[in-house]
Amino acid sequence: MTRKSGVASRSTIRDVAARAGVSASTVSRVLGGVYPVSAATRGSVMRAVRELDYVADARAKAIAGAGTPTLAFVLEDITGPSFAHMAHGVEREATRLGHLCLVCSTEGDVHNELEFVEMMRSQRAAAVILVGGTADTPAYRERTHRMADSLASVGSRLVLCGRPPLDPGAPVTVIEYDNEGGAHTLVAHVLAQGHRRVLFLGGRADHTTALGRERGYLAAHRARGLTPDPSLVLHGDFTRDAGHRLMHQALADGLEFSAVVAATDMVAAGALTALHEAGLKVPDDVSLAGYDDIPFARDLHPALTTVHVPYEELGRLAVRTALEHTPGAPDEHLLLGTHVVVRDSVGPGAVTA
Amino acid sequence: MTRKSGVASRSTIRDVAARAGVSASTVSRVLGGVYPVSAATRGSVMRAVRELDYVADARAKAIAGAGTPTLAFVLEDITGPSFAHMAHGVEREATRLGHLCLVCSTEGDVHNELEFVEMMRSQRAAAVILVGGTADTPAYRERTHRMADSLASVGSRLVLCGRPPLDPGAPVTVIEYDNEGGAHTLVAHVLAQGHRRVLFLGGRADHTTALGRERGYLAAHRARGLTPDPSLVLHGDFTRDAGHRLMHQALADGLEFSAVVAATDMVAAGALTALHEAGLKVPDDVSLAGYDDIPFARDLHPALTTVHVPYEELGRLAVRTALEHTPGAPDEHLLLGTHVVVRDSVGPGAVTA
DNA sequence: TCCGTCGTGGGAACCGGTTGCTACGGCGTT
DNA sequence: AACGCCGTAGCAACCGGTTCCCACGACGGA
Repeated sequence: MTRKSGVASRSTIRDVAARAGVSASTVSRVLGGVYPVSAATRGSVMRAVRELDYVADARAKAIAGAGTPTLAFVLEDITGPSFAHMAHGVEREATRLGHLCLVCSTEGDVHNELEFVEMMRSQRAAAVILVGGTADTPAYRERTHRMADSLASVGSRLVLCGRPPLDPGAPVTVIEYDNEGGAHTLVAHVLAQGHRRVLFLGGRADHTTALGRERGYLAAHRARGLTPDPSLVLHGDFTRDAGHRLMHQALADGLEFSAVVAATDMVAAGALTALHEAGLKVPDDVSLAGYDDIPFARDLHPALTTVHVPYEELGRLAVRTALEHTPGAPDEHLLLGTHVVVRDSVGPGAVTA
Repeated sequence: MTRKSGVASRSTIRDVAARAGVSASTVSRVLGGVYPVSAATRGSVMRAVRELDYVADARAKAIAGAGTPTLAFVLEDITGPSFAHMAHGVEREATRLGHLCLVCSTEGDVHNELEFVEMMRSQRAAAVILVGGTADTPAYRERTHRMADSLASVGSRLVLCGRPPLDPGAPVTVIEYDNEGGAHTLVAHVLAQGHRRVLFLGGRADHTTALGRERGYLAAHRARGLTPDPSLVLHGDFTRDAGHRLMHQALADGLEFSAVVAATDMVAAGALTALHEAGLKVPDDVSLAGYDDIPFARDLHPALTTVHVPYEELGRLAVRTALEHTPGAPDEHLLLGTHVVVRDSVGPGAVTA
């Protein structure tokens, strides 16, 4: 079996041209495909290409106007199952549409985010997709508006995906999913089972995703004429460890409740084992619900009642919408629905509370 | 609050130069940072840069020799928890080392893989990391060897991560983790509990990761002087659905066994619910173990005994090793160890079988 | 006072492609 | 037989940067 020489030659289009005995433009045209070239010429060019194992430098093509467009995806941590599903949707749709896909995880650091976005601006990425909730402060809006503007100024487009929208006027595409509505429906379901003291295991207190779900929790109570005990909402973050720790603490503190709604399936998972460790049965002793419907939810024991979020679709939609956007057209703002998936982890609660 | 004009201007270095009243080379030098430039000149250039909101085109820089290097990460599906952790490690280390990180999921299609690698070659990616087991056929070796050569010819480097190594001579960096050893230790642990008929819920029959674990399963038996019943190894794939379906089927078929070892925690999760659905208690009626130690493993009930694989470290190591490789230096081949994590899902089995 | 040197900035070539415009040769018409 | 057209290939400009090499002015030392 013969191989090409192992030399890192990095041959250029002119090398190919020389070898084929034609000019560089001809090689470019043969490779480009559309321009009329005689069969003989095409043949010798293709042979030279093969012999040299030549590929055109994509950066050079890009700068000259041809070249593969790119799109960037920025999230806090790709390790979370819901983020991973969004990432998958983004990546699939991007390659379907012939785009390359750059990724960056910020670890929640604003500085990283800024830096990466600037880099994407210099890469002339077709779109930059920012994913996941965050604190919705004036500083956030100001900073993000500025990012949107500066991306727009190089022909790129900012997409906010499950992240707080900006003031109107910012050149931005927003794709959200209904945190409040989903949580409302879910908690209504729990309340309908007769539970009256339901613990809410939330995310960080200022995180919009967590906050939306918390609002739904509150709204569901009010809709039933109930006023929830403020001491029943606990804040942490979105990991299973936080869920475990919070649940453990709540139990140790002697908090009274007959059901717990977690801001996330991950949190619910941690909470569930804390419950088990305390010798409590779910749903007999206490009911439990999550949010996200990650694949694992149905393998918890009992299978977790949760609300389904179409994460992969969200990712697909984000890239499609962004890429279809024509400059000057109105800014899109989509809101995707969710639905609750009833499984086995919430049971009836004593209506007398 | 005033904003820059919304016009997509895409200003060039010459625009900046004109505005600052200097030449393009000077702009390049002040932005470059090292070349001596007078404070006054630097000032006016910086002001022009700010006013125009200029960023140098990264592609142009790249072609001129400066520019941010890039590295690519190719996997089958980023949705799997272990892959996601590797991706995280890769991404972290890449950005730590100042590299951009491109991602592509192949959906298991060889054609996608080939196409993407060719694209990375044209991008002049510093390294291309191929992740995850696959069928180790002559075609695979031939094809992958060719990829390695053609990447090397443009100064890039192929990394095989948890993927079968090639014949010596291929310019490739290999990072593996010990599937056989981990499975051996795990199964030995199960056998030591007295189990004699242990079901192996494997991945695809030709998949190297699955195969390695299966070999460990076999070896552990032989090391104890046992010859496992071939009908006890079942093949599927690495999803929780496969685990669920296989387990369900095994039960329906009346297969006899007192323990099951799954090729993956995901598979174990599916198997666990199938066991529960059949009214079987784990570990009282049947023991269960997994592989990978994904975060969720400890939230299954009972908490899953499994083998820990340092996925994130694997990813980090892949990029570090690849990037440190100097052309001509010998090819690296690393093998990472694993260790079993004993939790609650395997209990004693009747020694009389 | 004159000269050498250092500090700065500009011109132009180059990185590796694409593409508009032009030139050339062969063919079919009239 | 002459004219013109069409198909094909090359030249050169351009994309947006970087950097080598050189020139110019000011300053200090002899």
